[in-house]
Amino acid sequence: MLAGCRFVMSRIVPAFLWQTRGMAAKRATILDVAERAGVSTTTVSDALRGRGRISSATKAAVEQAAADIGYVPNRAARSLRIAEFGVIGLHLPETLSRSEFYMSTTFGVLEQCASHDYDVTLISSKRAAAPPDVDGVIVVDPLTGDLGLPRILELAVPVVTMERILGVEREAALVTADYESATVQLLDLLAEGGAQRIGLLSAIAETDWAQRVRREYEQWCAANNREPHIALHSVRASDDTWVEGAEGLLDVGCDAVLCGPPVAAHALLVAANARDLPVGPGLGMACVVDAPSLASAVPPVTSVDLKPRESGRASVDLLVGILRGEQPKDARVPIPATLVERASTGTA
Amino acid sequence: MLAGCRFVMSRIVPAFLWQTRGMAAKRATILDVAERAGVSTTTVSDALRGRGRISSATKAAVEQAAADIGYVPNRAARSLRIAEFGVIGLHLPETLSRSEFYMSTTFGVLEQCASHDYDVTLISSKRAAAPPDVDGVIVVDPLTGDLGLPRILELAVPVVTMERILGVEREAALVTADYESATVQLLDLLAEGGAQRIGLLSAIAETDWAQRVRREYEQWCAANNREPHIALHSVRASDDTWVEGAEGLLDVGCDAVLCGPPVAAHALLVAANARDLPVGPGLGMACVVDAPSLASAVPPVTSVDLKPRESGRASVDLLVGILRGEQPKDARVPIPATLVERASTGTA
DNA sequence: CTGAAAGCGCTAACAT
DNA sequence: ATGTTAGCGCTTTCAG
Repeated sequence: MLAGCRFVMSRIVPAFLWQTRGMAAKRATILDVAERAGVSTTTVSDALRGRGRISSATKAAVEQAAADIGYVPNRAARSLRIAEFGVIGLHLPETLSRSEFYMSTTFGVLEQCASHDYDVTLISSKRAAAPPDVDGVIVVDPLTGDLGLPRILELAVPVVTMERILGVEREAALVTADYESATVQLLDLLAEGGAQRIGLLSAIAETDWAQRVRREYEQWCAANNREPHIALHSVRASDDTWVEGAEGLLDVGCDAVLCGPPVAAHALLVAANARDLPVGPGLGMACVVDAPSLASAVPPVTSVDLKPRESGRASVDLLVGILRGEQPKDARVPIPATLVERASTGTA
Repeated sequence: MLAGCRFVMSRIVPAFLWQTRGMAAKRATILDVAERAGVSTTTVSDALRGRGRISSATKAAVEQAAADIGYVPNRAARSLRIAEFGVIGLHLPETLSRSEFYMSTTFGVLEQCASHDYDVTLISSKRAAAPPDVDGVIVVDPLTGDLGLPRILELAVPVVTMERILGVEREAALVTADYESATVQLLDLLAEGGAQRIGLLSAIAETDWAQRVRREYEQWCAANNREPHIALHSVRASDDTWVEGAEGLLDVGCDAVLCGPPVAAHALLVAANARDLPVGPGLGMACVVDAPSLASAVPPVTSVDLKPRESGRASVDLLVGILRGEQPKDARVPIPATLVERASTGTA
């Protein structure tokens, strides 16, 4: 019998999916459950959260009652009471140049947050008013000049970043892919393939990873007695700009090019094609950041899998640990990278 | 003088960004502001939200006091009180095959939510426990078989989708790109370029857009007395599978192929290249969904800009309107598409 | 093993 | 134009 209970929400589907309003239009509360189960609200709360002072009989009764009336806990009330939000903020860089990477990261974050029972709220750089209420923040790829970042760091909650934030002295906990080893592996591979003059087509120093790739490239050149040839552009620059950069490297006689972001690799393919340079045999190339479009390019481009999804998951684990009060023994979690050898290096 | 006020949070940066806990570790409350400004809490609330019953003098004083102690409203308390969350849920499909598209959509949603002062929470399909508390939901691209979708539709909040949800009789409000016109425009263009036998390489009927593209293709073939040649794969299928599909179409003598998702276009490029078929002159091709990698492919692939970012913004506007109680006069908002002609159709 | 009561921070109704 | 009061739904002492 359902008569006598105030709410039977779960079975009621609105006539149109858009015809409901307000906070779930008067949902069942813990009091409704308590009345239906004939116990107190405290008991309901304890039973539902499994705080073991409840007999299994009442626990079952409460759970039944809750299910009957489709009770869903009001998280706002819970948050207010326990002074935690159950929400992790995620800041994504607003550039499409590595979007598969960021998508993968996002799904990694989402997956792991779900398993820790956290929600994920996106943090916009251009939020005029108040920032969202979050227990902690994950910053995926802090672009220098992103005016939203300082505000995030002032949120006074723990922050985990996946790239060091440039121009900020205080460090956040860090989960970071191994760009250094990726760079060296690719350069070695290009050299193995017989390349004499290897150029670098990558992003300007607007992110930490770009700086690290460049530094590693220069060190490798020095260690191997090669002359460095570098063309850098913003990840926000146009395709044409990148193609020009690629042409510049070909002009100075590079017989191989290491690309940073995928956009650089595609630009190099365009430039090479325009000159009828056969990529692979005639022109070696590789790209630090892998992307699906590189796998299906012609020819497929050798790159490195930086494990974005795994990085996302690891960031959440690190952050959740911090939120639980565990002082991380190491606030830097490295994510190993895996070489993905394809035809463009002429060695596969 | 700051002495005498309980909180000066905004100036305090933790020694390490990860050394704070709990709900912003005792933030300033509305009461703190009230005491500092020498007014009541109601006055503070009204002043800060601009509910015009406050003299400009007190308003200024309150704002000053709030700024002094770094007051940030507690949204959980506010939500609890006003029975609204100020949060819109966003459901993204878990496939990388159109990730630029989804990224753009996401940023569109985020931008417009920010301007309406809503937060955006990602809704995971695999959330074990309770779904997040949201005022409304935007579903970007409902893949059939996504087990999270039914639960979302049961949330009893307004839903806006960007694709019709297959297998659900009740309709959500809908913002949708014009795939029909996109399909026809591209087919006409390929025919203009001299193509006689135009194949379709697209996604199986796991989304509404794929169905619509296919239907439109078949109608076009019928209207133009062409024999249809169709190869369909899941967007979750491997690159190799897609390449095989492309090869099949070439095997039956297609001299042009209309591709659905970008992954199909890349597969066709691979297949064409393996046979030394010059795309553009020898083999016409176009892709319904644009992506950066198509613009920088060799040759660049003609496609249609479906305005994902604009769609994202429009979804938010529609949803926010519904949340405000405005019954939408039309629950279907079409987003016009724009042809982007490139070399692959041999007509540019 | 369970209940009663207080209160998290905020806003809406009702005073003044 | 401003203050007082009650209470949103939940968890947490503290009492049984």
